Amino acid sequence: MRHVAALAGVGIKTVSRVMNDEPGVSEATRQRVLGASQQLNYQLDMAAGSLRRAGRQTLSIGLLLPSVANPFSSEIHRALEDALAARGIAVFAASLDDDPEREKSLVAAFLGRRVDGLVLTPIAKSQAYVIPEHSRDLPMVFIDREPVGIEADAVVTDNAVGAARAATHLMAHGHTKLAYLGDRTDIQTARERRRGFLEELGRAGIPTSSVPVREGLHNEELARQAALELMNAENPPTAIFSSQNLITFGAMRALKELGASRGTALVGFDDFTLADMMDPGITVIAQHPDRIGKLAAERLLARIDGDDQPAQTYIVPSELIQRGSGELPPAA
Amino acid sequence: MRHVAALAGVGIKTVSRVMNDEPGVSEATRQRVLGASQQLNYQLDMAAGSLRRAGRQTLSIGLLLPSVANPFSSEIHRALEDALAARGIAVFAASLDDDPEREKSLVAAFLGRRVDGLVLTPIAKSQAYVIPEHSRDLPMVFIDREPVGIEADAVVTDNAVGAARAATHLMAHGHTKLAYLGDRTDIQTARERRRGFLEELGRAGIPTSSVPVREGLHNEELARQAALELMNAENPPTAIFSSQNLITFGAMRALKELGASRGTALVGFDDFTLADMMDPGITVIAQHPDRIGKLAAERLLARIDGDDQPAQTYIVPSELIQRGSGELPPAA
DNA sequence: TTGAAAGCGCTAACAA
DNA sequence: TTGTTAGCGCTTTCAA
Repeated sequence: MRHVAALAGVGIKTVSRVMNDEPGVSEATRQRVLGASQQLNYQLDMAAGSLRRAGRQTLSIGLLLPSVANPFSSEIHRALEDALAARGIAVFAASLDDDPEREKSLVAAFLGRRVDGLVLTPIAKSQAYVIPEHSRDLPMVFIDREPVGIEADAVVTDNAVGAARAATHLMAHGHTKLAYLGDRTDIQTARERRRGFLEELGRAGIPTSSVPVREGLHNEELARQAALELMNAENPPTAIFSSQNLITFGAMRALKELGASRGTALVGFDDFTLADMMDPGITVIAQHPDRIGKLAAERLLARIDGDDQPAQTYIVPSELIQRGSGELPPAA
Repeated sequence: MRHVAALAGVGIKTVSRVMNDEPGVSEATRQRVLGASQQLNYQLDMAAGSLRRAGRQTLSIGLLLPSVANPFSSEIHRALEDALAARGIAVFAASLDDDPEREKSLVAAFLGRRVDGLVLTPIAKSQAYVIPEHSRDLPMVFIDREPVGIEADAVVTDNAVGAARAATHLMAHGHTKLAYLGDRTDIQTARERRRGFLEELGRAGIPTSSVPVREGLHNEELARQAALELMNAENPPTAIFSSQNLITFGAMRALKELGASRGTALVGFDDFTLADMMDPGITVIAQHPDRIGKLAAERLLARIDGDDQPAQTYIVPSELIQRGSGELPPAA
């Protein structure tokens, strides 16, 4: 900036004014400064600026996802980016891999970079460790899961309601022997989906204890095996509800191997690419990652702008998409 | 930092030493400083530090992708992140949406944040606009496509070779009537794939002019329609090569609608989830986004560390994965 | 309309 | 082993 000022023959503050589009600079001076800055290929240093600037904003935020490569996460990421780009806010993204330690160290890394806000998927048992920052007014929005040990905004899918919708749907198609395939029970969303599913069956008069529940299915292969065992047992279910994509994939594989794809109903939680191209098409409870991302961005911006209403959890409704697999009747 | 120093009863530089794990501090002092910093919940301000520090590194880089939500892109992103995390480097990610203006403004946004390097998928016709930064030694690695108008490192798939492999494979299965479905021709990779495919057919004695080539298929629906027209024409092809995922999906749909999924061979460029679950499984030329990301990170780190060998293009080989659709014989 | 001086939080250089 | 001073690139404040 000194160089530009020297070249343009003005004071450093005038360059600052021009670069920041502040008023009070004559057009002639402005042009001279602009010319000099182009000639020197000069660009404002945002970090140096925010050091002194009132409010001290860096126009960057931190985003913590299970994995940036996870389709659900990356759609949230994209929607967030779009909503924040309008304000010139850049996004640091990082992957957690279900590692609570990583959650903490990544938060620390972002704090060290003085992000204006944080959007995070909580993994650790408690998020109490960020209370100091939160009290210091660092805007923070949790996504996908509600935080534990801290009162902060969260944007989540209606997990229990969506799972209940799956139960209702399957029962409406005549099923009374349903099974549940779920993820690790230390994951909040997994617990919610199980609860919603089983409670709905209970309300309809199906004794919950009679429902096969297989959990801890953290990958496709585990899910496939669980589904195979389920179907090979005596009195197998006529309908399966799988609580997330990898589990749905595992169940699909198992049914295909058994030649039971058209004989056993299947509803999966979370939508996926090509679900309609399967045979039969896979009925799902679709989440809306785009809406989650957009809403999270809106809440974050509101907080950044000083909104100080009490923390709140925002629920994004899921949606049943019928594609065939969930409408199969019980085998004769 | 002043506050911590005051609370610990030491000089500010001593706090700096402790926070940066510099030697020359007695254990007792260290503990006192650590205690004070914890009590005040103090965290180093990286930006302020790099302002003064020799080398001026911010430990952050900028990543420009077609879209963070694109599976191919997001796998590259993930691999990059993993490779850079070891050095404590955070990643700014942003989506381009095929918009050349956005490419330029995002690069500017990252430069303003003084990133230590840039990894970018070139969209604009020329990347000459970054020559000033590149000459100033800003590390830069292009991915997926080679840049135009600037000599810089690039990491790309062997597009032409992979496409040729698809041609060879289909011909080995008896096909002589092949068709090409491709993306917009202003995309370098699309041109390369077409070239590789057609040249290989030519080498095998199939007159290139006789090969139906449909291009500009920028989404699934366009691809579907093109495939339908192709198959409904007189003397339809017995094998189709589709140059990217959305086009493959469109072709799959068209064949399914026509009941021709098992009657027409199909090879797609780029792998995708559930390809093996289709009926038949979809044979693909798989790219390796994880390797591209890892290699790009390695090159970037090398440049950051001062490597000044001439710019080079690194090629990550693709791989044919047979799943059924590409091994179908020509219909009788 | 313009610019000089102070200072943001930190580290380099040097001194004690 | 510790602290002091200057200054990184910028914005704020205030004066001209």
